[in-house]
Amino acid sequence: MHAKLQRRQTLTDARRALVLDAARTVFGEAGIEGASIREIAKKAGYTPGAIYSYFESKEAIYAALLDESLLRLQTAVAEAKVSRSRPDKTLAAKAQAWFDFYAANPRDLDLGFYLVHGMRPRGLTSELDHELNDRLYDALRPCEDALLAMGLDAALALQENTALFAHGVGLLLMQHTGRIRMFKQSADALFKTYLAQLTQRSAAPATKEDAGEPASAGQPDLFGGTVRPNSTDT
Amino acid sequence: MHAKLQRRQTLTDARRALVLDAARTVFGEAGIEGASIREIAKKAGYTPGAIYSYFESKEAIYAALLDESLLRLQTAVAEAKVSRSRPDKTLAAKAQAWFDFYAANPRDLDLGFYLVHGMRPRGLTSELDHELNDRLYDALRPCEDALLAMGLDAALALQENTALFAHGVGLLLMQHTGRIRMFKQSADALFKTYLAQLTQRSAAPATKEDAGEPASAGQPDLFGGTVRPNSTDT
Amino acid sequence: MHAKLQRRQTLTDARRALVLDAARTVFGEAGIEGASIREIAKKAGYTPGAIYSYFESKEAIYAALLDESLLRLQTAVAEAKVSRSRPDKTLAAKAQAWFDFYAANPRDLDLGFYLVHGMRPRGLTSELDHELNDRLYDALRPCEDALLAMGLDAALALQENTALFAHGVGLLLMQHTGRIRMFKQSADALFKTYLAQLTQRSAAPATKEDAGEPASAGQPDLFGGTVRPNSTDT
Amino acid sequence: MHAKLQRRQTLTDARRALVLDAARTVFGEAGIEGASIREIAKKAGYTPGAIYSYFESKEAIYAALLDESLLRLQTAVAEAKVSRSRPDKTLAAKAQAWFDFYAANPRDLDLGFYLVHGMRPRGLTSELDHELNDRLYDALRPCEDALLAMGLDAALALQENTALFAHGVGLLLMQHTGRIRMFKQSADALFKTYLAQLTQRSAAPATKEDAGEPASAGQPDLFGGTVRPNSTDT
DNA sequence: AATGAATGAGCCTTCATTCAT
DNA sequence: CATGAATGAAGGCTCATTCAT
Repeated sequence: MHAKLQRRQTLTDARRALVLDAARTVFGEAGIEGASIREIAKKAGYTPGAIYSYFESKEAIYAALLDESLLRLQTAVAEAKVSRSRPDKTLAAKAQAWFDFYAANPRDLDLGFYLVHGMRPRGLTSELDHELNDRLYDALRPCEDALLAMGLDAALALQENTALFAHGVGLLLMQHTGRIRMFKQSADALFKTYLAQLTQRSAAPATKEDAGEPASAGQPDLFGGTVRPNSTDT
Repeated sequence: MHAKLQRRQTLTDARRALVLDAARTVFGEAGIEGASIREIAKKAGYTPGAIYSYFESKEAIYAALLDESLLRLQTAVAEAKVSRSRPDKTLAAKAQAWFDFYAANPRDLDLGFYLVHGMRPRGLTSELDHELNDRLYDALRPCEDALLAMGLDAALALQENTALFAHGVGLLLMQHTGRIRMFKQSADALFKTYLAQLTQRSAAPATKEDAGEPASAGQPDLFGGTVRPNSTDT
Repeated sequence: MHAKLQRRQTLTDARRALVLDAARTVFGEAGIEGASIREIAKKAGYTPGAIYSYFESKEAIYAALLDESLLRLQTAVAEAKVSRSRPDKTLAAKAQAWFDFYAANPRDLDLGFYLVHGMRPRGLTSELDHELNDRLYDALRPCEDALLAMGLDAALALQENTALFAHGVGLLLMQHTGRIRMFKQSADALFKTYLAQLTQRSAAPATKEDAGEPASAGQPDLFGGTVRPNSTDT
Repeated sequence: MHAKLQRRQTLTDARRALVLDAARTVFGEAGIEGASIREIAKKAGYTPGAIYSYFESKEAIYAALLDESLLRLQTAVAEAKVSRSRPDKTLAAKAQAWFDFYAANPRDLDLGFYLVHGMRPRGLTSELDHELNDRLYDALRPCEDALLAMGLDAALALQENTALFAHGVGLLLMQHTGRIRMFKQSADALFKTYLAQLTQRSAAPATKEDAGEPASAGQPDLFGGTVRPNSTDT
């Protein structure tokens, strides 16, 4: 009796996954607003009504999709190669991991920033939203850990991680919407540049002793000058 | 005779503006996909059909909205204070101008990045899209000019401007969608930090002779704790 | 299991037929352009959306209507009595069959000649049009066969069949639009006259040997006054 | 004062004609159901409202269009060459005139058979319809006169004229709707054949004395046999 | 005579969702 | 579980016509 229930559950889960796969496909083809339950059902080999056996509503599908998306993101970042001796390399690898993930799966980025906009979530906003934020935070934590390992204090690591994520997201958004062609730039190249600056900047304190050292001053970096710790002017 | 025509034109323009206002409102409330001609008409005190006296289609409304949005953006940037002697201050002022504009008017940002998603403009996609990019580029040009004035070569100025815009957009997106609260950061503070880094980095070559200057050397860098623009947390 | 499916299919077919009936009625009352999905749905006891469970589009309804119309036409012609020994009588019976069909069902004639005007079938114009022509051709083939049996060669049989159909259609059109009352004639009588002429004309070669036969020679021809089928004025 | 009024009337008529021209064009391009007041107005250089200065309603425009169409038809037939000595040639010329007119102007045929169908004439049906029939009758009268001149009695002339018109209309309808391609025939050729038969048939009584004459018997006509007066079989 | 804004009714179609089976 | 018919609301848009100016 118990085994039976379990088997049933497994089956249900499998079918649910099937619907989710279909949803991902449709959503990838038609966009987040263009996707319809009908289409998802058809792609999944079901009739519309059947979908409601697995999901309460259309929004629930998206929530599940996002959930799973964040899981994949987390995995991608987690699997990125760690360099024990060089935390800056670790950072680069981890950051590039999430950047590549979203570059390859634009719809997942849409998903992540979606629920807020067009949907009228049915009572699940708040909890869901917090949960989502937590999941995203978790996924990106390896980057923060790397920053800590590089010597930044907690507050600064948080700050840099946030800025890094924002930077990448901004670049991806511009790329996906075609707004970056305006400047004829490559999102990926710009991201790598930002990363390079960040690691260099963050590495600086560790090499404080060689401040003003010619090797650093004389070597024109990407920007035509040494990347230097900044001073405030606000 | 002439005056009559003019008065009529004025009236027409006013009514068109009225529709546009209604559209902006509805769009602000319901999102870009949720906004409907019916709702816009109601808000404007019209029947749906009347809208078509002023706009050819729903997309035309958005196009007009975006057009006007970019105009306001351009104006905002153009009006930002210029410092003749300090191009870095000019850059900061100009960049902050567009950032503040989009921070204060989140829907305008949505608008700018919209066409990609749901809109199926009637045959004018390509031209429109190019025009949009040009308009945006024009609006941001003062930043690029400032970068040039700071001594960057053309390619670098373009690159930095792109990166700067992407950074700001990323921060704003996270803020608007609530994804930034996750890190308990302020988008504005982070933007200011990025700006400060940028101006310093870019200013470096020009002030090479004063490298090692106490103001710079003695001052603990961003990661040392002195720079804390993000303490301005809103 | 099987029976259940079958019953369901039967039900579906019945409902589809119901919609088609409603469509036929509405279309009969409002004309082909005046008929609306709303009206059809109302007449069928449905909401507009429900119609789309049975038909893909408005045009699909018309296509189905026409399909079925041609089927009925074909049946009507096929069922007309054949005279083994007298192909001319067969021709008369077959031709009268389609004429009567369209005389009794004016809207079916409209239907058959419709697609040209208002319809913008969804990409299937060409195929559909060819198919329609084929169906019509099939329905009328018994007439052509009779003409062949009467001794006409293939080309001539085709020609006469075309002319015959055109004649009848012209008469029916005038009758349906009230344009024939102008001449105070009966479409049916005129059709019978044409048929009589055709059979006689075509029979002539075959009966050449009995030329001058009293039945033929002594009888005053159509223009002499004997033939007065049009006195049957309706 | 009088001259002034007259001039004004002339102007009005001219402008009315202008609208009518536009209507004809639009209607020719978009078909009878696809034509809109808006489009007509635009083509005429007016705004929609202005149209109502010249015509009470959309239907009134069509009525005027048809009116004028019948006038042109009448002219076309009237101008066809008359053969004093050969009424059969006159008939052929006159009949070919209206056939050619409608072959060249398919929309005029639509017009003639339209009002009955889709429009809900506003109170003008009956009178208008009668008037239309009268106008059409008048236009075709030359054919009937020719038939009379050929020796047919009044009733027969009427009958033959009706049948002739129906035949031509049927052929044209099939041609316009593409239904004739099915038989790969030319409407014009078939019409000429019908005409030839008609003139020969009708000429027969006059040449009764030469019945069975070799010239006639030996000459295989279009149908592979002598065209002969028909006998009844109804 | 002409404008052109506005109406109101209508068009076809799509959709998320429900529910009897 | 799954079906698929059905709903009800909404979507963008078109049109003949009216009317103040």
